[in-house]
Amino acid sequence: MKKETTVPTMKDVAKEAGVALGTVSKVVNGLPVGESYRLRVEAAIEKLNYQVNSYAQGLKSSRTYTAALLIPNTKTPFFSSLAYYINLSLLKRNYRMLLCSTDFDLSQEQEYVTMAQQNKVDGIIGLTYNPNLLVDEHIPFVSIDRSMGPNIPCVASDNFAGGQLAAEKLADLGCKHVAFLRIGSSLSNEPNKRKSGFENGCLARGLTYEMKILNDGDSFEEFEKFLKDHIQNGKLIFDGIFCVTDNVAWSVLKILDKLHQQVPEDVQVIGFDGIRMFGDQDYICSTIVQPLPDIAEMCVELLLQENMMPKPPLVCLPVTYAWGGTTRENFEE
Amino acid sequence: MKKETTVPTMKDVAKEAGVALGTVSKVVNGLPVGESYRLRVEAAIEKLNYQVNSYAQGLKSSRTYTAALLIPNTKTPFFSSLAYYINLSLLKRNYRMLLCSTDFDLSQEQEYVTMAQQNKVDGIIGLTYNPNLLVDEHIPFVSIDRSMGPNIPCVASDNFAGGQLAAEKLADLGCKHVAFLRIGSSLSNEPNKRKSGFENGCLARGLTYEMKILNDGDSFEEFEKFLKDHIQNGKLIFDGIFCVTDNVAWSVLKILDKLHQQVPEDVQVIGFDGIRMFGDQDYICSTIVQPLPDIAEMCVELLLQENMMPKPPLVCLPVTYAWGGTTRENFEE
DNA sequence: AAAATATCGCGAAACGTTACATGAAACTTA
DNA sequence: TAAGTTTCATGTAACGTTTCGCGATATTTT
Repeated sequence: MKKETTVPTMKDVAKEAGVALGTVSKVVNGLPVGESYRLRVEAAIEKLNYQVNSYAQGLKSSRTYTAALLIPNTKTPFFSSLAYYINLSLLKRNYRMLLCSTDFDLSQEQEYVTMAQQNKVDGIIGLTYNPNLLVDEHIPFVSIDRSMGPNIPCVASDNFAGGQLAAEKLADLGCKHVAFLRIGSSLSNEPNKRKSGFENGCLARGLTYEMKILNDGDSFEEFEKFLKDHIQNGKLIFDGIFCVTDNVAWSVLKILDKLHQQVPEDVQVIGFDGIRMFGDQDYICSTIVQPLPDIAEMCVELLLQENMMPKPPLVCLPVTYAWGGTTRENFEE
Repeated sequence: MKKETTVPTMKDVAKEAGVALGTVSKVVNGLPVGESYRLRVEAAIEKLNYQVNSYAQGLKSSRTYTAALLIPNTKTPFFSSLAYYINLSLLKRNYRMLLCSTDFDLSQEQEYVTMAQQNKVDGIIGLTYNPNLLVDEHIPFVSIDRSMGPNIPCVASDNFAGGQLAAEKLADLGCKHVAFLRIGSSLSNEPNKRKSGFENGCLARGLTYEMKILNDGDSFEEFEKFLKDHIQNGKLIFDGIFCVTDNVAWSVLKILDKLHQQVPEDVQVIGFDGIRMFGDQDYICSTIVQPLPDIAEMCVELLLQENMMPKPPLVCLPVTYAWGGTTRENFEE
């Protein structure tokens, strides 16, 4: 009746089955073992309700089958969907996910990296903002949306193409003079390329445009001022607006409503990200959709690839346009 | 120049500092050590850039400072916010979070529990649907929204009070005949109490009501049929609708729009959960708000409490009403 | 100043695995 | 049938910590 409350170990199983420790290990790991031995061990495992101790395995083999995901939070739709798909991709490879919410706090990002290293994760996927994040050489790291250094691959949407696509769509839908609303970022990250893509697209299609950038600390009210300043005779001078994110687009839609501008009749709005209501229902606006499942899969793929093939410094994945009610469905003159 | 690429261990630090292994351990864990020793060890740690190996610690001490969170997914606003706050509460206590997305799959829930047990997590918080989930006696478990057994505490919003509050609000806002739209659940979980709370509230305030329950497999179109069937002379016979979740409310709002019913002028709508746009902006509808931060804190509190105080079988936390544009702001006759 | 006591670093054992060398049995070969 | 070969379970040594009894100093007591 002693050690009744103890969790059974391989040793217990070995004793129960009357075999050596190593034999149990082999059975557990599916290595070749004599039929009779295997049956006895399996019976003992069943009887004692034995479960391997991943911590002992991890210590011995220094393979933990765990990856850490660093994102600002899980509340915001974009990040939470990303987390969802990355978890899915990890799970497919039998990996567990340690979730690290950094809340956009640069020092917390660093703390989490340190924690992850101590926790001997097999790799880290990070959507981070700390430009001089210290990551151990020995631990694989894949970055999302930000190039971090020569040996760290970066996965992102094709933001340039996305910006271009937005411009083309607006042109296709009959726009002539459009606005680009974005949030300032000191960081040189991939999403910044939406700007040049959009400019490029406008140029190619003969669209004229104006741009409003929010500075650090500015609230969305700056957008309201900007738009108000561009109303003549009760009518907005823009017939199209490209917003750098769906989040911005959402605010802009509310502002346009306040300013009595009809969407999409008076002005058409395109966002970026592909946020859906409740994560999987209707798009909240017409938008350039980021391929989150592909981004997730690519991150995990790059993180865990066994062969020592050189990892590409940047992978851009194709975006698509989705109608979400804030643009015309088709253009008719 | 040998073992250049190896991660330094305590042994290396001990050698570097010229002290014993145990001394390094004490320094690392903040246990009392002679000043001169401590300085030497700290210098060595700094020099070698040493970091503890949590897996070795976990194996030795069988304390991993890790908790698993089982939720259906992180895409849906309610779950992703929950994950966010639970992560916050865990972090406060220096715990890491293993995220387990079950996708409403009962067998996957079980697999994750097994995985968590093998991973020697210190506890599991679960919002699960498997009625006979097998959880090891030795591992603390806290359930959200579902009572799972005598020794497993359940944390939930005060769903009964929430239903009641919804009825009272509708009454306060001038409603006379209302509808309650819900999704069927074979499970006897806490959210089911929204029904009895609502009925109770209607009774107390003299509201008459009709109820529509979606069966398994039914789509939201059933709600559309139901509402269409209750239109007389182009006018819905309900002046208020209580939806069992904000998700249902959102669908209903779209249906009402299609049926040319004005919200909140013709009919007022109240949802349940407190979902906000982009996780922290405007409520998507008038709603009964679940206190997610408190629920998270309570779960973690119960999970990690050291003293062997008996854990309460059920903790219900107070809900609040929030205006979200789908009810009148005030009632004026 | 010698004995008794307190202080605190030392070294070994243990946590639950995996991997590898060992050797005993079962085969093949001539 | 004896020698050579293969097969495969065994036992032991790690992995990097923590813990704990031991004993060497340093401190107090008479």
